[in-house]
Amino acid sequence: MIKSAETARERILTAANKLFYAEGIRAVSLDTIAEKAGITKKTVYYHFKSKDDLIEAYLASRDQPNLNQFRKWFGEAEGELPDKVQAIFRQIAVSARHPKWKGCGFLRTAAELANMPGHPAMKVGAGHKKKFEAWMAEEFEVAGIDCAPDLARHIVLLLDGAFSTILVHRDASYAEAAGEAARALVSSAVINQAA
Amino acid sequence: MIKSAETARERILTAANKLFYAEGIRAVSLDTIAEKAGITKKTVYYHFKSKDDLIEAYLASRDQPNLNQFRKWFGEAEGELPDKVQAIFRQIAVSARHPKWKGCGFLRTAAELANMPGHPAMKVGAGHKKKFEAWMAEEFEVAGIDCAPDLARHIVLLLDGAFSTILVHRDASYAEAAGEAARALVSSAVINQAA
DNA sequence: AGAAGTATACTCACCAGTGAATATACTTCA
DNA sequence: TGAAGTATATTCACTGGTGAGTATACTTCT
Repeated sequence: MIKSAETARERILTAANKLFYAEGIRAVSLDTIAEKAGITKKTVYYHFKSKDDLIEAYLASRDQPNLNQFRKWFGEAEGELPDKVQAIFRQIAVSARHPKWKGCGFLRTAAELANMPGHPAMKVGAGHKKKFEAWMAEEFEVAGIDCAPDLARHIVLLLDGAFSTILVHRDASYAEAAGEAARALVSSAVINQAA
Repeated sequence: MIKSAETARERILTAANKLFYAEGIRAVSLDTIAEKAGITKKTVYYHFKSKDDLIEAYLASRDQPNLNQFRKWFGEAEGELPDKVQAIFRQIAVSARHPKWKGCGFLRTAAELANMPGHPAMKVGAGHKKKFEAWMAEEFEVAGIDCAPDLARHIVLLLDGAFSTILVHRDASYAEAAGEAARALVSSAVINQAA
């Protein structure tokens, strides 16, 4: 029956999500994932062609949820455009203070797979980041800001910088610093627009 | 004899540098490193307590050379303070266009070891990044800029953001975008200082 | 001789992936 | 309708290979 098949596949994906994110791609074996999912490794191979295939599926499963999270933080924030952008960074700081936080799964996977630039998971990761950047650019465009794509890229750089530095220092306040910088850049763009 | 001991140790470290950077920490075995260094694995274990110990030594060996590289780029750049900061990002863009470029070794190692926050290599990596930040802050301080530490942190965020996004997209132009943002932040700080 | 350094040859655990068999449910046709 | 056949989903047990780390012995230099 289709229902139960999807349940098994989802259990694998859920286990992969937790383990890959918590421990890293290469640190986690399919045996471990299978065990956590409560099934046999062969079943993993029934649903996924290979470990690489599962890695790709893991990232793909995070694409929309992550983007929606950012959209929500941005959309629900009070204030003007700079405040709304800053809010994203503030929320990241909050998340990063949770003990289970281990950075951005996309970035960490990219770091681990840096020696395999053509890896399908890398494409998913790059696509995810591009979507975020495009969304930011669109928000800036709608707000009537000049050079919206440039500003969006600057925000992306601060965002990924925040993910990276927080991980290195285990200090979530870097997200707040990034939020200040982002706010300054957006504010300055808003002023230019008015001129 | 000390001389030959250091020679063997250095050969190990050289091999570890190349392989860890090119392939990643967990993707490279000590067998591979020993082979590349032209010695046996046992000799590796004579000079290094464990793989973790070698990972730490690998990062430690990159600390000063990397910092010196940044100092050189900054020091030799023409122009005012914003130009000098921007020059660092321009040079990173140049480096990142080389096919062997695989991001920042410190950041990638931190990503791989995210599940081991107390790992000695993580401390070395965090220390390295702190040194960069402190150096930047000092340069800003000397230039008489207000809130020099804050600005330095913003530059660090853009720098590590550049490393990360270039790696994800395989597009060195992100470094140039980061350089523009950095320039804008420094310029704006210089103006405030004048006021 | 003896200490430092290196090599041979090994252990034990784990890992990605597979072969063969089985259970379950859906389809087809007499 | 119900038996036979087929696709889906799953398990157990395994393989070839590699991983970190080690016991022991040989070499070389002082």
